Amino acid sequence: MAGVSTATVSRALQSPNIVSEKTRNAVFDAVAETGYSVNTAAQMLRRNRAGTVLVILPDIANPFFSKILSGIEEVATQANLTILIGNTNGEDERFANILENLRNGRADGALLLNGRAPPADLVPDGVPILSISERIDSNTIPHVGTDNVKAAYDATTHLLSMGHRSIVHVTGPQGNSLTKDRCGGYFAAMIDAGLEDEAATIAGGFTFQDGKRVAEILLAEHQSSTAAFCANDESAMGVIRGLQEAGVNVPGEFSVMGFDDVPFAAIFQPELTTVHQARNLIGKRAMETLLAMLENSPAPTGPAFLVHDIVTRQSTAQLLEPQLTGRRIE
Amino acid sequence: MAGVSTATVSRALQSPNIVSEKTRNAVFDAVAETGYSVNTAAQMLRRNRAGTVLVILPDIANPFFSKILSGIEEVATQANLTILIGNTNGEDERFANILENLRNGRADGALLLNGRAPPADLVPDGVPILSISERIDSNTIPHVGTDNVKAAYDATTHLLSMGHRSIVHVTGPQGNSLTKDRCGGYFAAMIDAGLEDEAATIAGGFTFQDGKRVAEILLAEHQSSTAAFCANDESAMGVIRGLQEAGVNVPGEFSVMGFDDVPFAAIFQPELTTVHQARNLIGKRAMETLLAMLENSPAPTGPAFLVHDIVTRQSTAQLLEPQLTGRRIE
DNA sequence: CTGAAAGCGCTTACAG
DNA sequence: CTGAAAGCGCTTACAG
Repeated sequence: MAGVSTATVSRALQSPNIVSEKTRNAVFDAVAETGYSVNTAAQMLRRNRAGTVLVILPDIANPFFSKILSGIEEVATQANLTILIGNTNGEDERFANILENLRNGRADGALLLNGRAPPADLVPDGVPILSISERIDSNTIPHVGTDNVKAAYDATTHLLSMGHRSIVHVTGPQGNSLTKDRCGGYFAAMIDAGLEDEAATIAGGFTFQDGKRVAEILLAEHQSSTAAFCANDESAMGVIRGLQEAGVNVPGEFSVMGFDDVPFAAIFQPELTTVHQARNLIGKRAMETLLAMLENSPAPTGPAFLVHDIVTRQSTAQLLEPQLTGRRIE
Repeated sequence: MAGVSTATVSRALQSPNIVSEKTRNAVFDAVAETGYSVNTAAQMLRRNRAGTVLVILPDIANPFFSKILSGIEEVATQANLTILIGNTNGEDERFANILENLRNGRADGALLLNGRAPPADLVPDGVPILSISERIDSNTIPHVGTDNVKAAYDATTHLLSMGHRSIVHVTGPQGNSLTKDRCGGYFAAMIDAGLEDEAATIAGGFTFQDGKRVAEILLAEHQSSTAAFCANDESAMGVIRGLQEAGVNVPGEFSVMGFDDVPFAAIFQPELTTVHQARNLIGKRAMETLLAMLENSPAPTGPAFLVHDIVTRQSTAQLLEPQLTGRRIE
């Protein structure tokens, strides 16, 4: 030791400015020499704070989440908070087990990316939680994400502006709030354009295979349509591939739009026209919001929506003649 | 309380079989009723164990790592261990800050996916660490991953078996152990085939853009070559796209192989022939090994290599005539 | 099989 | 500005 009490060491380390300069230096020197590091467990116990936030997601390996995660991580690191990952794998039991970390004090708050409301009794009073990306149908949990209704409205409007009228919406999986919101935005745009009679959906999903399956339905049952707006990029790519395999030229004969703007959307051929979600920013904003909640700032009311963009690439084209005729756009 | 001491509650919860059945039930009932949960901080402090492993990676958002991460997570969850993520972003300072978690007791051991040796003084004695995927040049740190030398040898041999002789190797980024190993395997295969004079490399990288850049070099300086083996899938896709844009048919006129087998390799056109790495398994095996080390089992000696496979898809074809003529394989 | 007691390493009113 | 002391909530020899 450096000739002072443990109390003073603690003070020198936690609030350097309340001890004398001499003491401070002595302590810092001793720390440097011994390689001392505060014991986090004791600190947590004493402070009744873990300095950790729980991030709950359905699938870590899904790049969509990991990009958001990296935004979360950036802000957390700056705030000197640690991140605890919980992978639910879509299972309620694992979800419940993960939430246990809130009760046992391993985490001070949680960020929910899995779109499910946590059973109320598993979240201790006063522990802040926040949903990200996928809304939770509950007006008590703050939310950060894209305005999916508006983004889907904008995407549909984009196809409309290219002259398409018979636009099919390929939905996401059932029961997902993203599916609902994007579907709602699509219908709103069609109705506003006076095209409610043309509006049609095909039940899809979020995978490439879902898209390929949908392509067959599109070919069999929607011969008069000239464009599809898909609930995400992967399914859009599946639709395009399925169409191509059946000899349909995209966008020459049929336009397809996705949603998300995953990195691969720009590499796929044709490069995918899609809705860009600022995933890194969503993560950052969410973490900043949770940080504020942890510091007892008033909880934000209503969802915080981040800006989205329509990214026009090659999979959509102007509709020149009434049906099945488009031309590649540059 | 349920009429017993805290000592007995602790015993009932931690080692149910050393207390009487009556006591055990009373405790469990009380726990269920009150929603009691042990305080992790106190437990950590008392046991001198965090029940957490630190996972250090250069970029969480990279799907390559997140797949390994999900394997790690599976095993950790089963073992009732928690995962703490550290994102180095390739910065030594962040790396050092993250390693602090080993000294302050927040984590009991670490899994290194970032390919850098930790400064020795930052890893307390007796704390187990393990490198994954990217070897660390040090014989003191156990390793789990793919045998990159052998896998590259096999990949090159695969092209050789298709009749190619003038095969170029597109390397990964400089200074990376994966780059070295894959390059070494390539040369070994060329030498074993008596083709050391044909062996040639182009300095590449791990991104799509790197691949596109390499395609130009390939066209300008390697006109007699008929195939390329790239250090990873992304760069292989970049090479293919660059070649296609210059009017070269892949695999009709030129074959390209990648490495990794990322999900997109099967969606890209042409579907990519590549080396499959069992990333989930690598994560699982690594976590299992660390688990054993944490339980004081003897540390494994030498690297543990997992099986890889050559996945033949559409980007490679049999070489029929000496040069620039291939035929698509089915 | 169970309880009383000590102690893990911090932080923070409380004095001075 | 600093020290002595209490206490955060557990676990585990030690008795019995």
